[in-house]
Amino acid sequence: MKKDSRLSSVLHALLHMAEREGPVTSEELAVCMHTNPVVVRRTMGLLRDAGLVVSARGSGGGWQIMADLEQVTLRQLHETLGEPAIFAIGNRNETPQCLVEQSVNAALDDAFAEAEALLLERFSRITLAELAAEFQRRHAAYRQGQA
Amino acid sequence: MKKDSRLSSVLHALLHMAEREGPVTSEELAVCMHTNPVVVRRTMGLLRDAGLVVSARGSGGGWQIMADLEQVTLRQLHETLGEPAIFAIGNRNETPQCLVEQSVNAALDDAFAEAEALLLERFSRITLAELAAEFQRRHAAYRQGQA
DNA sequence: CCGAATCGTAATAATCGAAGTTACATGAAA
DNA sequence: TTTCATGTAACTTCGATTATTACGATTCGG
Repeated sequence: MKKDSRLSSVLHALLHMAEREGPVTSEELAVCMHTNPVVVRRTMGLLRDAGLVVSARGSGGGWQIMADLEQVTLRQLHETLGEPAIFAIGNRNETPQCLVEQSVNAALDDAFAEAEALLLERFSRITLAELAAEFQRRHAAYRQGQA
Repeated sequence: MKKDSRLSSVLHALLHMAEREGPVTSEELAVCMHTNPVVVRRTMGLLRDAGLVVSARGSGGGWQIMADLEQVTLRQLHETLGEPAIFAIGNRNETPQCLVEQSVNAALDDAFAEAEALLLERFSRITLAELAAEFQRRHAAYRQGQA
């Protein structure tokens, strides 16, 4: 199964946008993410529908963050992307007649539900502002190393 | 991403085998799992290589459990299947030059690592014997409901 | 020994969702 | 009105699991 990397993508894009004044075009974001402007629009469009960013057409247009970086969490972004499946492992049949399979499903579902709850809890505690701050630390450390 | 359901499958198969005396053929397992005998052989072959089951060819042949149900954990089975990827969500690029992307990856990797650790910990605490017991409870409750 | 039963395995196709691409319409600004 | 940029539909490509076909290798029974 090919992994869904949209969460990673939008975080990358949002942080770049946060580092810049004024709108950033899909083309610019696409270059920095090594992808295609249409893919950027498709994914960013979901964030726009959720009010997290705005887009402007025409010359001088592009994407800008509307939300407060302190308020936007990874969990919120995950939800905005439509809550894609988190796990690449699952039950063979979600509604089996077989009692054996029902027992197996119940045990696996429990374990996965717990892991998912932990992950979403962590996601809800990480904000864009924190990621931006982490980037600033790395950036400072990098310049230190360069000097 | 299509989910890997082999863990679910082998659990289902192993519990059916545990309920029976003597070998069970790939054909029988395939029927009960709504799949193909070749798929059964392919997956069970991994368990055989790990010594958890044995296979016998020819008339009267089939699959039999060799391991102690009390000792075999879900984690062990997951490992036997080659430790397939647990998550359907991942980083766009695992080794980015971009410091922004590195920061994003670090945060996501941390969260996923923690969730994975929890899941594997739970897997290591669930044995085949416990699943078999859970099935017996469901079976008894079902017969109760029928009577 | 022969033949049916059964596993072993390679090769190939079907499937499913994310990602990439092409094409063109829409709207804003110079 | 030309240019820039998004909006979006349609289609292709890609990656991974699962399904299917085909055939070879063993084992048991008569």
